[in-house]
Amino acid sequence: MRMSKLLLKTLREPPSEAELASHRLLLRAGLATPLAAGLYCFTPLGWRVMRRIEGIIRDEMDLSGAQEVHLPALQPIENWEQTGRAESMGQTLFRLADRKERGFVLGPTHEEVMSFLASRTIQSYRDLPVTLYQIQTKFRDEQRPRGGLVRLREFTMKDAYSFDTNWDTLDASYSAAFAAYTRIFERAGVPVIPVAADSGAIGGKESQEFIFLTDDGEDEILLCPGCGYAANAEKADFQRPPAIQAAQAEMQKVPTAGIKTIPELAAFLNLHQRQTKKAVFYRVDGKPVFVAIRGDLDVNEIKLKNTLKAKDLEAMDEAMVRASGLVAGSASAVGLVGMQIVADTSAVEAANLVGGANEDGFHLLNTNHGRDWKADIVADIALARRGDPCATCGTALETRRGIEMGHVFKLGTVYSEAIGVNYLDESGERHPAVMGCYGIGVERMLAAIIEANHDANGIIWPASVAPYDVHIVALNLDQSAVAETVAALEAELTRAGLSALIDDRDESAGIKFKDADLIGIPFRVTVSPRALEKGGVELRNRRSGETEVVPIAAAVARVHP
RNA sequence: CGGGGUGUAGCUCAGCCUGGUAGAGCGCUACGUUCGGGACGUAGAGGCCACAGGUUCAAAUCCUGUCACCCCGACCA
Repeated sequence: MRMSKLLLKTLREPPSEAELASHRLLLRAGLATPLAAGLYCFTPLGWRVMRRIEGIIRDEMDLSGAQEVHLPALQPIENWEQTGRAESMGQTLFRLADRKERGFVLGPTHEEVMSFLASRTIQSYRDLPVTLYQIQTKFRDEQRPRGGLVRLREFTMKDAYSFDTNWDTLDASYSAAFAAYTRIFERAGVPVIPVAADSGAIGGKESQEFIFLTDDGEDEILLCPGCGYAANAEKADFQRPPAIQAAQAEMQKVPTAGIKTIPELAAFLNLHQRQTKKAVFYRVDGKPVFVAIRGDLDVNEIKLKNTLKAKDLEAMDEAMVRASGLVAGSASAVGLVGMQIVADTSAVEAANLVGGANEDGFHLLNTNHGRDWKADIVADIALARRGDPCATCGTALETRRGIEMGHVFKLGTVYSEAIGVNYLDESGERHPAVMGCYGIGVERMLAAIIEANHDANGIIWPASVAPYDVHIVALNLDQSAVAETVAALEAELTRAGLSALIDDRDESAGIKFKDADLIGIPFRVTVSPRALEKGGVELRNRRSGETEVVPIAAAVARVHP
């Protein structure tokens, strides 16, 4: 490809909107340009990288035994009503109607439609197991697109779905997908770690995320340096710091004028925060819910939401607080009626906690679960934080930020039952298939590759995903020796199965070198009178900066892996 | 959706407070000189100052509203 013909405009300065390194370089190197929030146009250069990433994914999925299919992005809403997700996906679903007013959605994911396809093709246990995948555009009306390609409203996902006869064979399908993912990220140059994850809106049981660790990530990850435990904060288990043990004492109301928060309360009464009880209120699917947790802990809203099997959970607004008779800053489960009470195990196991009195300016000493108040549900709803003891080995947990690159789930039979993916077993009995699902965000991978592979001068593409294998910078192309060498080099590279981007523009050497660094093709070959005098062309490794003058054949051999 | 910020040339930004003919650098076009790390000169092209109302003799500038975009939180690949 000749750069003089390539549709490409690099920028000396990135648009001010970009903050992430990957976002800035994406725009500066001219790989893509924004159309609207969460929507990008790819240029030829950016699209080549996308295609190469997809190629690696295809390659590894095929190797793992999965079969590629293609489903419509435009889907009747009925399929979504069948699984209840027309409602549970809420505002995230892009909805539209055809000319006859029939409802459709732009698929945000494809469990429904892949299950439909499976229901039409799977009949017998002999047809199982099978894993199907596609690389397809997804549409999600995100509340906030961000970070360039990190969170988009229209994006490409490789989504795969496995169908098994039972949970044991699902384990094998899941492991195969897990192994394929590990290879995909490794080949593409994205360092990831698998972490335990919540299964979210898709539903299901076990799930793991592949996280690219970066300070700019949107997820918080808890890591145990002792045993290697890793989990998304929304899922993470931990040991609660032990409660201070004591015999149950008599409940007593004390004045606490002006005390609103747990730290204030603990200081005022000269107690440890773990001797207090924190009250948090939520509006859950429109109804008030009271949550009690030990004062030194925080509520994990994801765990809470899952515990309540809720569709929607938000902090209770003031109007509902008043209507419910709660007193913010001094709320109590003691004597509370008219709403569901959920308690973390920490609030139930500890004795003599100090809690609110539901009366402004007063708190209650020595409240005890079972005696003074009773939770409707007791569950693990506490948020793991940095420094909390690891659930398995007790080491203090560390936190890191990260971006989710891929996600694998054991779904079970939720979708196969709703859509009717059934098979007959050896004895002729009908069963729903046991499903797994596995997703990778392609644009997000591109962003993470840049994030993990760049320096002050620009991108440093891993060879596996680079838009071209070699960047040929031709200087003084008007000299016939240079032109001939470029042509010979191009021919040699083509013969070796390598692609080249040739900078034949009428620009200064400085501009060409700066652009080459910015675009980040792994090898740069400078063809110039100066190099020719020294007996060859100049080969430069973008990553190491190593430079040497070598004959054409040697340069080609060096580039070829 | 809550909080914060920004909308002026393709990009980065001045101008706005204090109303009076739209600016700079980079990029782009042409010509010339340069030619190994974002060269230089000359001459150009390019703007509904986000949009809509209002105030005023006069609005990029003041007022009101709307929209868009970015960043921080609740959702996800």
